[in-house]
Amino acid sequence: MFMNFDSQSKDEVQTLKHQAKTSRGEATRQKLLDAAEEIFGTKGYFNTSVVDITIKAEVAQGTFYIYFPSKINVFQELIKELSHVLRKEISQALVGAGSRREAEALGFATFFSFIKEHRNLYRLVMEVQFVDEELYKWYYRRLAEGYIKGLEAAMASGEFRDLDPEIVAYALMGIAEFLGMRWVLWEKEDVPEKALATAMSLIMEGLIR
Amino acid sequence: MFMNFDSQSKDEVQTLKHQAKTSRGEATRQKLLDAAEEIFGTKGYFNTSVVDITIKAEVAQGTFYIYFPSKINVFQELIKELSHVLRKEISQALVGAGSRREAEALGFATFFSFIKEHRNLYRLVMEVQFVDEELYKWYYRRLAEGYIKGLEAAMASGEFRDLDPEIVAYALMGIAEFLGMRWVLWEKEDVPEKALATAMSLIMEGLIR
Amino acid sequence: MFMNFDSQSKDEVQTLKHQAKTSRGEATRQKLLDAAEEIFGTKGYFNTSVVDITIKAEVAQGTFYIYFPSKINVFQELIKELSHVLRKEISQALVGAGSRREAEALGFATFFSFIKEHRNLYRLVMEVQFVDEELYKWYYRRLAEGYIKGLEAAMASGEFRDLDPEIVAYALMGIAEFLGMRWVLWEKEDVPEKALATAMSLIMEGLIR
Amino acid sequence: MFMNFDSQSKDEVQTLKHQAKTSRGEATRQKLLDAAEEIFGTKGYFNTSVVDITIKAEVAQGTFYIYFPSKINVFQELIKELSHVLRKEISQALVGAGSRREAEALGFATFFSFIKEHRNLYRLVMEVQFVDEELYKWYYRRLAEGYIKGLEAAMASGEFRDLDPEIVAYALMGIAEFLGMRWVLWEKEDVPEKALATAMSLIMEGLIR
DNA sequence: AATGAATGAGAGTTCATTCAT
DNA sequence: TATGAATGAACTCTCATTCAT
Repeated sequence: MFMNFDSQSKDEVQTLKHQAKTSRGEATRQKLLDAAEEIFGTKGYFNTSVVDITIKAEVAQGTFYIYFPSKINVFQELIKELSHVLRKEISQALVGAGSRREAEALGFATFFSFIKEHRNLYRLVMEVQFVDEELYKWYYRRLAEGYIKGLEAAMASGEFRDLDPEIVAYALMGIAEFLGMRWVLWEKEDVPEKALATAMSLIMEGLIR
Repeated sequence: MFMNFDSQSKDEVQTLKHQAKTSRGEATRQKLLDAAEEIFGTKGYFNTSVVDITIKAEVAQGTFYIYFPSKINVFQELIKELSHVLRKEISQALVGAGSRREAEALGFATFFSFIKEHRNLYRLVMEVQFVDEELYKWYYRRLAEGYIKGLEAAMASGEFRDLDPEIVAYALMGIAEFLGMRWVLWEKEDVPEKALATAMSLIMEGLIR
Repeated sequence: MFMNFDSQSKDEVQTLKHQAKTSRGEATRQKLLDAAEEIFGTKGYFNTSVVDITIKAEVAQGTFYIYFPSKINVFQELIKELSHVLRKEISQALVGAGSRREAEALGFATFFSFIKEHRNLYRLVMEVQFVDEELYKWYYRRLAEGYIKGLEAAMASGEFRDLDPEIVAYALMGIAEFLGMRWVLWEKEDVPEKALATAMSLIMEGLIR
Repeated sequence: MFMNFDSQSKDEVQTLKHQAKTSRGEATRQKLLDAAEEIFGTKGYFNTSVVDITIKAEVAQGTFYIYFPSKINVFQELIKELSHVLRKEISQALVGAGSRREAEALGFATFFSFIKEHRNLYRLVMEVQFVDEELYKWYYRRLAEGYIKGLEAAMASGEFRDLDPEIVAYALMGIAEFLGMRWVLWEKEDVPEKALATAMSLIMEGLIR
C-alpha cells in the first residue's frame, strides 16, 4: 500500500517571516528550529515558552521574532516539515520493494524508525488538534493520501481485495501509530520484530485476495 | 475480544479534595464537572481557564477550589471517569453477544457510539500525554487490558490464532481510534456501516483460525 | 453662547468591564481611576505603563484587569468623564447668568478654572487623536454642540449677528483652549483677568449686533 | 498682524549627528526624513517605530542611526523644520499685502493651505508636548512672536486698538488651529471661504479701531 | 556608506491560586 | 457553602539601539 506514495508532491514548507539573508542568519534560524523541535517535543506546545526555546538556542529572546512571527508559526512549520520528511522517507523506502508484502513491511518499518528518530517531535502530532485544528486534519489527510494511492493500485491490479481504500488507510495508520506509540515512544526501543510480523500477518490475511 | 472486559475492576475515581457533604454541595460539584467536561473538551486543557469553567458553571471563581484542589485535578478526574465509563459501556454491550464475530462488532460499535456521545471529552485523551504522562499510559494500558483478556480467551478456546495478544490489542485500539477520529470526530456522524464492516473483515481474516 | 449648554444630555460613561460588586471593589476601582488620571495626565498615554498606574494605586498588576479590559479602555473612560464633567460644569455655571455678556464671561471662566483643576488630565485631550481618533472628534463635536445651541439662540433673539454658528463655535473653542494652554497649563496660574477681558472685548465686538 | 513676520530669524535646524558628506549620503538622509514625516504624521510619534521608517525609506535598520542619533531626534528635527517652513511661508505671503485686512486674510489663508499641504505632519504638533515639552512651548512661542510683532506694529500705527498683543496672538492662533483642525484635518478639504470670512469679520470688529 | 543580525529591557495581558468576608 | 477581590509570576511580543561585516 505504501508503494505509490507521493514522493514528488510539492508541499514545500514556506518560511513566512524571514528567509535569512546571510549564512550567519541561516545558522541562527536553524538553531532556533532545532531548539524548538527538542523542547516542543519534550514538553509539548503549551508547556513550552518562547524563552525556553531561545535559551536552548542560546540567543536573545528578541532574536526569535526575527525569524518567526509567532510561537505558533514555528510549531506549524515543524509539523509541516515533519509531514514532508516522513512522507519522503516512506516513499523513498518503497522504491526498492520487490513484492507487495515487502512493500508493506518496509512502510511500517520506515515509519517506526522515523518516529524513533524524531521521537519527541512525533508526540506533538497529537497535540496539533488543540493548536491548529486545520493543520491537524491536513496532516492526516496528507498521510492518508499516500496510503490510498498504493491501496488503489494494489486493488486495481487484483492483488488486494476490493475494499474502501480510505477506510483501510485510516485503519493502517491507526495500527502504525499505536504500535509506534506503545513500543517506540513508551519503551524507547525498536518495535520488536514480532510486533511487526504480527501486524503484517493480521492485515495481510484480510487484504490479499 | 471485548468479551471478558473487566466491568468490575476497581479504579474508583477518588475525590482527593472534597467529598461534598450536602446535596447542595454535591450539585455545585457536579455543575463544575459538567462545565469542565464541556469546556475542556471544546478548547482543550491548556486553552481552558478555571474562570471559563466557573463562568459556565455559574459559580464564583473561589468556589472551584472548594471542590477541586487544582485545575489539573479536575482534568485527571474527568479522564479517569471517561476511562471508567467507556470500559463499563463496552463490557455491558458484550454481555449479550452470541458469537465472537458479533462480540467484535459490538465492541467497535459501542466505542464509536461512546465517542460520538462524548465527542468533546474524547479529544482530550490525546492531550493527556502533555498534561500527565502517567495518566496517559494508564488510560491506554487499562483499555488494552480489556482487549487482552478477551483475546487470550479466544486464543485459548482455539477460535483465534495464537498471536501476541498485547500487540493485537494495540493494533485494534489503533484501528478503532482512527476510524473514530476520521468519521465521528471529524464528520460528526456515525461511523458508516461500511467502515465497520470493512474493519471487521480486515481483521477477522487475520484473526480467525 | 454658553447659555443653552446641554446639561441633561445623557452620555453616561459606561463601565464596560466591571461594575464592582462590593464597596471594597468600588474603592479599588476608584483608586485605579485616580491613579490613571494622575499618571496619564503627567506623562501622557504612551509614556504611561499599566504598572505605573498599579504602583500609584498600590495594587497588584493583575488587579488592573479586574476593572478595566485594557489600558486604552481606562483612557477612553477618563476622556469621556472629562467631557461629561466639563460640559456639566459649564452648563451649571450658566444657569445664573443674567445678561449675554455675563454668560460668555462665565463660560470662559468656568472653562479656565476647570482645566486648572484638571490640569494634568486636560493635556491628554490633545493626545487622544493618536490613541483613538473617533473619540477625539467625538469630544470636540460634543463640546461644539453646546456652543452652537447657545449661539443659535442668541442669533435668533437678535442679540448676535447672523454668522455660521459652527464656525464661530470652533473659533471660540480655539481661543479658550489656547489661552488656557498658555496661561493655565504653562504658567500654572489663573488666566489673568486681563486675558479674559481682552478675549471678551475681541469677540463681543464681532458678535453683538 | 502677520506683516512683520520674522523671515530671517535664525532657528537653523541642526543635524546633531551627521552632516552627510556625499550626495549619496544626502539622498539617503532625505529619504529617511521623508519617510519619517509621512509615518510620524500618519500614525503619531509613539505608534511609529524606527523600523517603519527604514522600511518606508527602503534602507536597512542600521542606516537610520548613521544619520540620526535617535528616534526622538528626527522627530525634533521635523518639528523644527515644520516651524521654520510655516513661518517662512507666512512671512513671504505677507510681503505683497496692501492693506491690513488683506494681510490678515492672507495670513489665515496661508496657514490653512500649509496644513493642508502638510496635513499629516501638522497633527504631530499636538503630540509634541508628550515627547518634548520644551520643544512644544518653543514651537508656539516662536509662532506667537510673529503674530506679536505684526500686532504691535498695527497698534503703534493706530490701526488696531491697544490690546495686549500676546493675548491676542494666542487667541488668533487658537482660531486658526481650530478652524484648520475642523475643516482641513477632519474634512480633508479647504477651509471654506465662508469660514475664513466669518473668522475675519469676527476678529476685525474687535481689533480695528 | 550600508547592511541586517542581535540584543535585552520592558510592554500589555493572562491566569492559577489565595484571601477576606 | 459561597463569593468575588486580590495577587504576582509568567507569558508573548515589540522595539530602540548596538554590533559585526
